[in-house]
Amino acid sequence: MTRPLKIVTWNINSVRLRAPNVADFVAAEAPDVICLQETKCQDAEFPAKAFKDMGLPHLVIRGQRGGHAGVAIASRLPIEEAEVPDLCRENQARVIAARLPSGLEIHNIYLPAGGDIPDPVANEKFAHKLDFLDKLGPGYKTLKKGAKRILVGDLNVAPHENDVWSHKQLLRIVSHTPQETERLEDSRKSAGFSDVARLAVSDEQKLYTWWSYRAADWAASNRGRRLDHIWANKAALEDVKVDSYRIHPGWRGGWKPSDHAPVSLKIKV
DNA sequence: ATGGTAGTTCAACTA
Repeated sequence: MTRPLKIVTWNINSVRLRAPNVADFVAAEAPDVICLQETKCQDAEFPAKAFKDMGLPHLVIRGQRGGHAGVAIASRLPIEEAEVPDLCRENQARVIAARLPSGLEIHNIYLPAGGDIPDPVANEKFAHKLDFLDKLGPGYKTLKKGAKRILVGDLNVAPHENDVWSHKQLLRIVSHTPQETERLEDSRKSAGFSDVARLAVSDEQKLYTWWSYRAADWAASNRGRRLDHIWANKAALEDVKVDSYRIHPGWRGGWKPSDHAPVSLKIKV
């Protein structure tokens, strides 16, 4: 009986600036695979040596010019890049996937934030977000059936009432509008994924993975949202240790923190 | 109703 694989998703908001935060987290939590979003780093500038020194030398990365977006997967075990559906009409660096030696696929997504105005006519970024959400379910339905598949990332949508600090006050705020939450849940279900957080934790319990930088005291005000997700398809779910699901809010604090906390899950391999 | 912070790249954009 080998020990289960520990998988992490974390919007790191610049991997070059926060490589030390990642190294501290890896030393404390010993993940086997870490999926990062908002690396804000072109591939040639990715701090590969820092990840090698952390014991996560195997990389699948996709960055872009301009200091925005970017996704990366770093692994203790060898990984190969896996096929992903075409979800981003702007062709930004938002989707990447890796296949582990066991055949388990890990898909890592940074979904567009969508700007401030929740109107696809007035706000092109919101239109792009809705288009991405519409493509998500059909895209994953086209991938090869039978593979064990985990999908993680910053999906920039808080789907449940208790995924935000105030359902009522956030209904017209981008990330919690019905336009987004209905699309996210429709896409998730149609592609056969389960939302592992809500298998692990009752719907009645508040769950947050992100707290704004703009609060005077993020922990005291605790106006969070659950934007970061771990999904498992039916084939993978039998290997998922649901009770191992954790949000690590301590990493929202400390030295130059990301505005997102890391989220982890153990999976038998 | 507004403005509050952070990162990248270098005045403005994204979040």
